[in-house]
Amino acid sequence: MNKHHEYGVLLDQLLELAVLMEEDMARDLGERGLSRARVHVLWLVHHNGPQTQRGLAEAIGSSPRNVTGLVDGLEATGFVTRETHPSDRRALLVTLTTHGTAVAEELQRGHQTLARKLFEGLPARRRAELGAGLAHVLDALRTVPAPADPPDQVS
Amino acid sequence: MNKHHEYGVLLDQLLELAVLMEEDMARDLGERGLSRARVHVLWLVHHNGPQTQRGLAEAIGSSPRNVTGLVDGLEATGFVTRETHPSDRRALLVTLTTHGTAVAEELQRGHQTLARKLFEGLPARRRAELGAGLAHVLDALRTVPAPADPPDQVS
DNA sequence: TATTGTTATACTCTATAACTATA
DNA sequence: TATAGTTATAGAGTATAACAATA
Repeated sequence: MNKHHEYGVLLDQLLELAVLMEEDMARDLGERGLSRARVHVLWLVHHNGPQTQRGLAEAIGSSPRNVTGLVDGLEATGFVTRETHPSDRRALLVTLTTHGTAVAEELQRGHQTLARKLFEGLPARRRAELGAGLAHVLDALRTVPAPADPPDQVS
Repeated sequence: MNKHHEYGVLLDQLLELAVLMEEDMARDLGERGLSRARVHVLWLVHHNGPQTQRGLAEAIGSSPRNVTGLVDGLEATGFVTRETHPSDRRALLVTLTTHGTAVAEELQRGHQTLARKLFEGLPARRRAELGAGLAHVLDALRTVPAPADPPDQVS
């Protein structure tokens, strides 16, 4: 049982965690008629207020065309509306409907419920240790990127 | 600073971790002409040997139609071939090419490299604590599922 | 009759390029 | 001329249904 073996076990735990969390989220979202991509937009508008599609495209690291499609879907299903921009007649402000706001808040509550479920059985000291370990791994992971083609390392 | 706040910080760490690992993998795979879905098939065949598309569909929790598409792509890009089944003339055995095997092994080595990068700076005791914390969270996460519409709880 | 994999069809997400209306 | 958002087009992933060949 050498170090590399131990490392492998830890990495497998992280991978399984990522997969399970992904599945949990997708299930939760699917029940509300949302996808991962659409909820990303919903989340941004909920947290930062009405925004142009341009701004959303930059925030999610995607193209304006893609945002058009996502907002089309969110609009058709009643989560957002496109409002006129007060000073720029080219732009549109993506704005949450009452329903969109309600669902965003529900998702936030679900987030808290999940957090409680995952950590409440863990003693405070164990939680602190876990947090420290995760912080280390996150630091290492943030320095891994930028392999060959750094697209935009701005901001 | 109550418990719920602490929980939230931990969950945010886990979410960021999942996102970063996802991005890291996607980047790595993209450089080799593979996608997440295709590498799943590659991985299954590499680990379990030649398999029918039926078997692959069940293993990835998808439809036979979807596997047809994924194998089409992997075949067109030289990772796998479709071989005749020795005893069932309806079935095909998805089999790795030399190139497919080589790439699968490279991915496995990259996996180990990533594990080393993430954990080597962590003292043994910290690694143990992290592993214990992750085990707890994984246990909790595995019992969260099955909310309303359990598709197939077999095996 | 049941099973393996296909074609047919459709929807979501993503990407690039060309275009319109406005700045 | 540059910017905001669209249409046009394309490809990957996923899903259901109908169908062929074989069991």
